Amino acid sequence: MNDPSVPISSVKRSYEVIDAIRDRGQAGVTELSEALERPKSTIHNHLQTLERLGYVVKTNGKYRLSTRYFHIGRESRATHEVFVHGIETVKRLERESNGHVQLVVEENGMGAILFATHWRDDDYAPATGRLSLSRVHLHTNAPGKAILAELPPERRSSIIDRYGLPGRTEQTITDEQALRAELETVRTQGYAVDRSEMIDGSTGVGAAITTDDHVSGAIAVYGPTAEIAEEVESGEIVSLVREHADTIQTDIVFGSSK
Amino acid sequence: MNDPSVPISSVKRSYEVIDAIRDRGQAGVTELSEALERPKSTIHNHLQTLERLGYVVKTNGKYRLSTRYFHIGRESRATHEVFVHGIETVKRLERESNGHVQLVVEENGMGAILFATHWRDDDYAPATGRLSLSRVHLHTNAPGKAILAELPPERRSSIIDRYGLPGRTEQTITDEQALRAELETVRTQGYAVDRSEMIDGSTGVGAAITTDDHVSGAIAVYGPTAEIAEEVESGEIVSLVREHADTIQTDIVFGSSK
DNA sequence: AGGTTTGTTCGATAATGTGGTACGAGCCAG
DNA sequence: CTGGCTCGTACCACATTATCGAACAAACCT
Repeated sequence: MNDPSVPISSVKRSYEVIDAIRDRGQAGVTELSEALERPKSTIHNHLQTLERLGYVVKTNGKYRLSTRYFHIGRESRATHEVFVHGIETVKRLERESNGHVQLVVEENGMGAILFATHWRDDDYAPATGRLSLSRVHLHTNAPGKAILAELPPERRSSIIDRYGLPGRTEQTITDEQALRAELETVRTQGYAVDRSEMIDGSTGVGAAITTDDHVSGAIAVYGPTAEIAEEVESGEIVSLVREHADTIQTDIVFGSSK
Repeated sequence: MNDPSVPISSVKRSYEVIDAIRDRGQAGVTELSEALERPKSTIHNHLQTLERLGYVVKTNGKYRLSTRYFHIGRESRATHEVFVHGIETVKRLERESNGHVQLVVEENGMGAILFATHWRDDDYAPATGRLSLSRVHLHTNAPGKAILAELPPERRSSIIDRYGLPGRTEQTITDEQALRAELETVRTQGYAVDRSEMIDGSTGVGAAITTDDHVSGAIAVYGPTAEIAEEVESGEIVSLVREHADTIQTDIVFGSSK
């Protein structure tokens, strides 16, 4: 009944409630109580707390998440220098490459997408697996490998130890030796290529953005293999991505483009 | 030391930590400990909990909010039918009106902005006052008044009782009788006008979006008074706003435009 | 290297979150 | 309109658990 994985269990409880609401879009006390296997009174306590704090809203009997998460998220995204200084360059890269461009940072050993040109304002990841596509394993995709290659060796190892190398497609690199070799290549050539390792039929090129000897993130261009494979192998997209990564790097250091 | 305003105080504590980090962008244990006037060990407990849960990230000694808030926020925003069915119409309205367009919902008696065309991806509300411009009093602006006018009388009264009628500019309606008269006008004519009531020099027109006898939100067009006052008084913008609100209404009911 | 500041660990106490039960309001069907 | 049901909410005793102080360790800057 006690969970030593987290110091303050009631906070964990609270986020479990948040997650359960998230899964359903909106939900009632009894529904959540059954889903989380806790007494109604406990759930009610949490809901009331979250409501008073303004993180949950009750609309005609059902509870739903308030817009506060969105506003906090918008704010906190802007604390990433790579986002603030890179967003315009990323949008430019989309226009010049005709691919899907994304801006990624490393977070607790996983890749977190800060911005993606393929995002629609009204799309909604239908809650299949809590972390769906917002957090991805670094070794499974181009920007992730680019980041991994630039990380200090001990961090790289600890990440591999922590998460292992789960596969996503047949092409995903799941062997540690193979990955280390690949990362060495990535590091020397300054970019990473993903050939259906993340998603079947999707090819992408990623490049890390490093400042002061520390990785602030990575950008990538993805597209259907059939459409962009040639441009990738010819080096056309590679140099485009690398150039834009360099632009962001200097914009961070010298503080321009803002 | 005990705070009866919220059932579960440790959850409140936790969000205080979140808020404090938010204020600073990133912060250390000691810094937060002093700001919140709690022992370092307590803060550390909370930070560790939040980190394990993935809501906070430690980067070179400093803690910052993770991207999870952003991803949760993006998801939860899409649970609002008025957002999903209205976003395209809102963007169209911007192009047709050349003003700043916003999409607002009511949340706990306050107005919460779901989308605004004047938002930049890289802007960052510099944390002046926790709720800065993401949550506004309904009586101080056009979309707010439009919502207030359509709310059931008892809800309207309870909101006024709860928050009062604080002024923002010289023009803000702070007298309850005056407000009730104004809202009656708004309700009958189907739109609300804000003449420097929210921001000096800014004029705006708002219209509520109602479905099934319940207000799902409101849209508004704002602009510098000098530029758009004429179009507002001539009714040009008014009908534009009202028409687009109607479009969203029918799109919600019949499920199109998605 | 010394001193200062920081992040982290540990343990006892008292506060507090938990969950059973009970109340009341809302809903649907008859 | 009334019965029966389900849902949301309030209460309270107990035991869990968050808190806090102090002491440790690690990093930083003279």
